[in-house]
Amino acid sequence: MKNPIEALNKIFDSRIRLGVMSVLIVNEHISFNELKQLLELTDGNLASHLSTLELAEYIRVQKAFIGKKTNTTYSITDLGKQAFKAHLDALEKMIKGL
Amino acid sequence: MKNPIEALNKIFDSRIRLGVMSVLIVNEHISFNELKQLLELTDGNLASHLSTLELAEYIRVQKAFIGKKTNTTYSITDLGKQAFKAHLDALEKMIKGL
DNA sequence: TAAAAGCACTTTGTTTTCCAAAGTTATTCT
DNA sequence: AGAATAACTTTGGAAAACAAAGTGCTTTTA
Repeated sequence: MKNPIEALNKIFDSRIRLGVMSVLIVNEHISFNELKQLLELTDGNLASHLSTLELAEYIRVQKAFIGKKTNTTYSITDLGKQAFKAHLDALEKMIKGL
Repeated sequence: MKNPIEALNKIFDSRIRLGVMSVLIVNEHISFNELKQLLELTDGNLASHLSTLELAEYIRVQKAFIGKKTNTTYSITDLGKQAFKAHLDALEKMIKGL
């Protein structure tokens, strides 16, 4: 038997980062505030998890202007999609026993 | 939309505890050493995760004797099975977007 | 127009979690 | 008797999570 947990992605150990990714798989774009309200997080906490995902290049930030007001949205990258899928595959394999 | 992460079980945030549970879903009994080798963990690390699972009553310990030598095995409880399934359901719902 | 509020952060500091290494007790192998 | 193995517990340090407060900019409200 092979170690079943080594294929899991450490970045997705966190429920919050997992939540962000699954929101972004379904929604092309989402704003900081929407995420914050949806996941019921404080600003700092969300921001730090987002920056972890950004650093891994799993998500991307868009800073657009609506008039003069900035509107920040996040979206998933191809790498992010790939990594997330791989993680889910690994999870499934682990659960099904190999 | 509802917060997708609140239904996730915090105990299963840990890859190691997740791994233990998925091993125990498939195998009726498993020994400390088998788990240690399979998951490639140090004694202390494994023991502490096991005690977290035991405290939650998700797993049970059996201390049997083979001759005079103790043989410790772990197995999943009904509560553990239930909690694990609920967690997997919550995961699936989250990923599929509600 | 001055004050209050919202957005998207960053900084600070505390608490929690994780984990390796060493120590422990009991048994078994050499 | 001495070394090794099993199954832990204890210790201590590093990393992660988190809340709260602070920041700079903009917009809304009084």
